[in-house]
Amino acid sequence: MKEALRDNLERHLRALLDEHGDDGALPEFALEVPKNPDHGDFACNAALLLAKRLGNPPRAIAERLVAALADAPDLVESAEVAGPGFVNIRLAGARWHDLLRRVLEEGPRFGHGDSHADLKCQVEFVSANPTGPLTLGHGRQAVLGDSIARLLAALGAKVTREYYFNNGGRQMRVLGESVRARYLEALGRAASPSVDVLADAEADWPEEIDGLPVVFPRDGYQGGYISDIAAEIRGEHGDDLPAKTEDAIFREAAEKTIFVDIRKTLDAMGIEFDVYSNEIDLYEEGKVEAVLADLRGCGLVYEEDDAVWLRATKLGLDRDRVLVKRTGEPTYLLPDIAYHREKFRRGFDRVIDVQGADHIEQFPFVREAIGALDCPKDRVELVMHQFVTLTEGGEQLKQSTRRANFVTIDELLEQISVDVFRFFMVQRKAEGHLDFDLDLAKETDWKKNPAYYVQYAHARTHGIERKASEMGVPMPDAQSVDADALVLQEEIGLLKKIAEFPDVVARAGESREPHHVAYYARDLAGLWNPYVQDGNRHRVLSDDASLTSARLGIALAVRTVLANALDLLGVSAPERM
RNA sequence: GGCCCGGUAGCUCAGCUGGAUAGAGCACCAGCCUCCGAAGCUGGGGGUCGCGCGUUCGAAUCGCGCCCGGGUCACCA
Repeated sequence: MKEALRDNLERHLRALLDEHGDDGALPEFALEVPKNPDHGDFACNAALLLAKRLGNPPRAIAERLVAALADAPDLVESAEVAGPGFVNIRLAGARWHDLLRRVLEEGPRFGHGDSHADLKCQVEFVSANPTGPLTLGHGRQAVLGDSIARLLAALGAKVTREYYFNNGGRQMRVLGESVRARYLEALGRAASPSVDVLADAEADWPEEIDGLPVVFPRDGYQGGYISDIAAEIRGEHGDDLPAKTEDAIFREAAEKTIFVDIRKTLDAMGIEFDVYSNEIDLYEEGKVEAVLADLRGCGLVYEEDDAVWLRATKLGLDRDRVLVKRTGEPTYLLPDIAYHREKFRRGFDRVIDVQGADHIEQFPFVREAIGALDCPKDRVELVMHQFVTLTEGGEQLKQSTRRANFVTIDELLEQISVDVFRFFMVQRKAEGHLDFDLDLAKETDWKKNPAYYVQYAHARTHGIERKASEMGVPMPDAQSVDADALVLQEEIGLLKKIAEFPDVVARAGESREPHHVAYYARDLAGLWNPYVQDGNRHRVLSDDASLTSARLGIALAVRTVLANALDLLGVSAPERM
């Protein structure tokens, strides 16, 4: 119906332009639902946009549009000029009838669109290296990336969720050395640096303590899980493993164990990846070497100070970057470029990288480098998100990854449900800091906790259906649903809100901003809960059969939309709570 | 210092490719109710949209300058 109205308006605007001998393009006018219901169902700003172009006052143009709209009485009930030149439009009666029928007909597909139909999209997210448990920041990224993937799928895309991790570089070596140190310490063959020394990067680092050597690396991983892994290795391989640094057994065991835990955590969050890829595979397949050769072929590579550099300044960036270190070991940038080129070779039309704010510096280098290698660089997008802080009892807990005092997702999920976790994590727009209010997350009062508030609104529709069933009242379906009896202001408000859902999904998906869906769901629940609660004035189940049927219809529509919205966020829609 | 993100009600935050009187939740105040599903409903107070200038019919939204907070500027990932 909105589409029909837009078509109609465009036709009139075309005629108006032709009349002025203007064969230019139609203006991109807005057709939006006004905040104030007195302003009608839709407001159009086309007259304001055309005032200068046509040399007429906006209100005069608006008058012409209003007159022209009279040609479609079954679509437009009334139209009037308002304010500086808006055209406020009220739709003709049968509109809500069609809406309810459509919602019930489309069910789980209601709200979905086709703007990404047939597009192969890859969403790369989490991508945490297996050096420790997933923390809050990863959790935000996991939920954000998964919701974006769900939105893209709802817009018709064929989506691949991918997790890429670095397992080849120095960081993994440090991890192995950390485990080895804990192993030797447990055997009494090495000494552990004191907590104070570990915590202070400036502190003097002892060579030995009480005659035992200190083997723990200066920048080692300090978390307690390192000792656990060391203990596992001891259980499996005994006490006689060589103390050599180069021994890969510690690194490999650590990677394997930690990765198993990461996957468990992902699973607990309800997140499933289609593809896991890693750095070492890229080396083994020769992709890294190949990309270096190709960059060299483009004249973008040079040697200096025994290192191999990318001439990024030639690509419009502010400095050059090292691709291969003096030690002969590549930096992360090189395999990253190789990886991103592979993404396009694998046939993706859109590549979306979800990354934390600490990684954004890297992105332009990767994008420009693959652009130079003839990849469509404008089809790589970066979705950046800021960090997460945790607030409990009014205290903000600082997250420090280096030190061992971070809060893990596992720890959080022991205290709150996944649904609450996920809802809270996508509530805020990604570019902003996220203050995770643990007190509110733990709140079980459905009225206060926004996640429960939405879920409860959904569960309520089932409660009403159960009650109807007890009373022997049938539920309407798409054929029988009839909105004519819905005349209360609250009911029209609900219908209007429901009608907005497809636009919300389209906008959230196209802008990669799932938080819009969370806000929308909260808003719809905020209309539905009071409506049901205020049963004295408008009970769903009454003696009036047609009114009851209409209200059951709206209950089903609310249920459908809430369920669809929650699904886009990966949050469950319970039938009872 | 350069670059990126943020600054909107007491708190946490929405606000679309500029639109009409800037919104929500929590907290606070007052009245009503105990109802299909549970401490609920209705109304109210509370704002220099960080500051200034500019762009125009119109700016929280766009541009420029500054202030404050966070991030980042490695041969770390």
